[in-house]
Amino acid sequence: MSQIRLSDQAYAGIVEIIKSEDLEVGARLPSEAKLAETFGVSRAIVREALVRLASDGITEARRGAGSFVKSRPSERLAAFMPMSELSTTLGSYEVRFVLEAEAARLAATRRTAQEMAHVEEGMALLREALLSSEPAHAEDMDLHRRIAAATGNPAFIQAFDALWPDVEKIMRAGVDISRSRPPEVVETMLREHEVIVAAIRAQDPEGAALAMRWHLWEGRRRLMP
Amino acid sequence: MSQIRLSDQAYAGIVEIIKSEDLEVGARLPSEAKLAETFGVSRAIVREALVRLASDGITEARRGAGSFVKSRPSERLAAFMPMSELSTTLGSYEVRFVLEAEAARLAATRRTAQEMAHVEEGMALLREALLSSEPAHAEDMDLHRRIAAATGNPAFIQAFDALWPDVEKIMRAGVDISRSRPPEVVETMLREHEVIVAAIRAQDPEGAALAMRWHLWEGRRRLMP
DNA sequence: CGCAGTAAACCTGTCCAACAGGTTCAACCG
DNA sequence: CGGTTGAACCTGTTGGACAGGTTTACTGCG
Repeated sequence: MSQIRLSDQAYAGIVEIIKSEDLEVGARLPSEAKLAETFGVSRAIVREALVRLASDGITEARRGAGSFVKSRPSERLAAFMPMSELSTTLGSYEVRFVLEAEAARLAATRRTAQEMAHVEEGMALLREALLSSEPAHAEDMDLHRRIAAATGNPAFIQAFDALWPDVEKIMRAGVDISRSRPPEVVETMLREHEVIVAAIRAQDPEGAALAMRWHLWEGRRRLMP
Repeated sequence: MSQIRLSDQAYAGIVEIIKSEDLEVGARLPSEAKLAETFGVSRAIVREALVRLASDGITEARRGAGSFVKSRPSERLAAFMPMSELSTTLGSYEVRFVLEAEAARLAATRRTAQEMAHVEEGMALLREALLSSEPAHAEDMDLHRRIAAATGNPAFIQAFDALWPDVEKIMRAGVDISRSRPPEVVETMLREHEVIVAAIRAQDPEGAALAMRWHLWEGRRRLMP
């Protein structure tokens, strides 16, 4: 389903370099040619990754000089950072907190049988993806989107879709896709989603809203240890 | 300062094509080669733009098939809307209820002086427009948007912008422009907004959230008695 | 005439070699 | 010692090339 492009790996690889080599803000990255050689890909691929990194506000390229760290992925996640400097990506969690919690509540209140089946299907897909140790971002989003759809209110899907690209960015930046997740993390993520789905199935509005809030809170905590 | 790269122009150009040619979600974009020829740049530049477009959730590339519109930038769903028009538009109020109430709360909590001035300015513009007996939808939206901006969290503005086209539609549909509003309605709308702004000024989070909820509740009641 | 199968045309993903023009830094000259 | 210059290095961009997936249209068979 989600085909992995080399530039995705390069993106993750560069983020990994910034983190592992502990490059400070303003530090210079290896040149495009060196990165290409390191990852065993062409310079064009590295460039596509760098363009996205720059568009995500993580790096900055200066012609003739090189690419530089603009803000470290982990630091943008810091809770104490003033909101004015907070990236759109992290801020999106703040919106999801109220938006998706309300969606879960409404979904539990007035879901139809068909919508419930749709949610269950999304849960099954996520379970499968998580257990296969693949990066399950797409399936994760899909389940959340199905829950938003179960409110029967298209406006929720619209607001959700407007937010998701940013959520995805932070996921890509924060998660090392090269390393497989430990089993207990997979199980935790599964259980969190299952509790939400169960509450919607049982038509328990407060339970669904609480479970969703808890899941988002834990998710954000996972991204900034 | 910020040097303009060709890929930035290509990015803007592709967005322009989606808007001007009115490409629906799922529609296919011209091929990379054609886009390159159109913009007078190389295919690599177009690719860098497309990679960013995809990362922003606007397009989606399928190998061998082409690139497709995934969601239309900003004015999603603005022009053409499915049948369930009324329910969609009214449904947006449900989202605004949680979204804007939270925005008002956060704005009251952590607004800067500059953001507050921005909000006051929006209030002044709305007051002027309302007293001149013109339909003040644009000014109304503008004030709400400034409040969302005062959270310091760009994600709120994004979610807000995704919703607004629907809200505007129902406003236009529900209000009879030919008849001028009675003075007491104008005064009520002014007072509701002023209470919200005052609470944000006083840095009273709960008051701001409550006032916003009340305003939205009344607004919906005004539209469908 | 209808349909299945296949081949051609087209498309994205990736690589390579090359050049233009900006930046850095150290050696050299006054 | 200070300033200038030049070489080395870097990003920005190009054109061509090939692999492999998708779409389309045509061909030949039933």
